[in-house]
Amino acid sequence: MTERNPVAANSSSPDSDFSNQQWSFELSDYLSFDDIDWQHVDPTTYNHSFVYQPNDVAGGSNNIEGSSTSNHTRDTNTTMSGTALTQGTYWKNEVKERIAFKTMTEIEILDDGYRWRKYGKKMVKNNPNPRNYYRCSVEGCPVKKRVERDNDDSRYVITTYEGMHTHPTSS
DNA sequence: CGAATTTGACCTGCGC
DNA sequence: GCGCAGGTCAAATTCG
Repeated sequence: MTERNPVAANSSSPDSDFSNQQWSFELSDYLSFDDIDWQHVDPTTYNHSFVYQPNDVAGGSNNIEGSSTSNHTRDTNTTMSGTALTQGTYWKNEVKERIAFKTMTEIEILDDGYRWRKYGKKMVKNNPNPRNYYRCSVEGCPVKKRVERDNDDSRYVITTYEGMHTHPTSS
């Protein structure tokens, strides 16, 4: 018998609390960073360039565009190369970070220093390309990664990080 | 042999 | 209430 009981639908695992969140992110909301060098990017050093609050968006027009457009000017003067990225913070019951960006690359498996384990693949209706779901191989790390190709530009890869690593790079 | 990947099925949430 | 879409899990398979 498996440890997990399918009958425990009402009990569910504590992870369900996190799945309670819902995002209205659209491809248009994603920022395009085709200049980012993933080999130099560290997810743990992301700057707060962009904060996304669904509650605020539902209240009126989304001011994301205004914020993102203004911050679109990357600081090449930064100490680190390509460290200024987008960060989305969502708090409903708990605080959770979500980062999404578009990268122009032919490969979807970008080496960011962490080890990812693919746990699912899904074909989204909006995209002719499948969406891959990755999870940090390190136990205790709630970080999840979603990789899909842009439906508008198949040459672009949209990567969405969810959560923050509670451990240093495995590399 | 062990770890990672693959694919299909199942479950949940939302919209109509 | 039903259907659709998205997300996750689990068993089997493959690769190192």
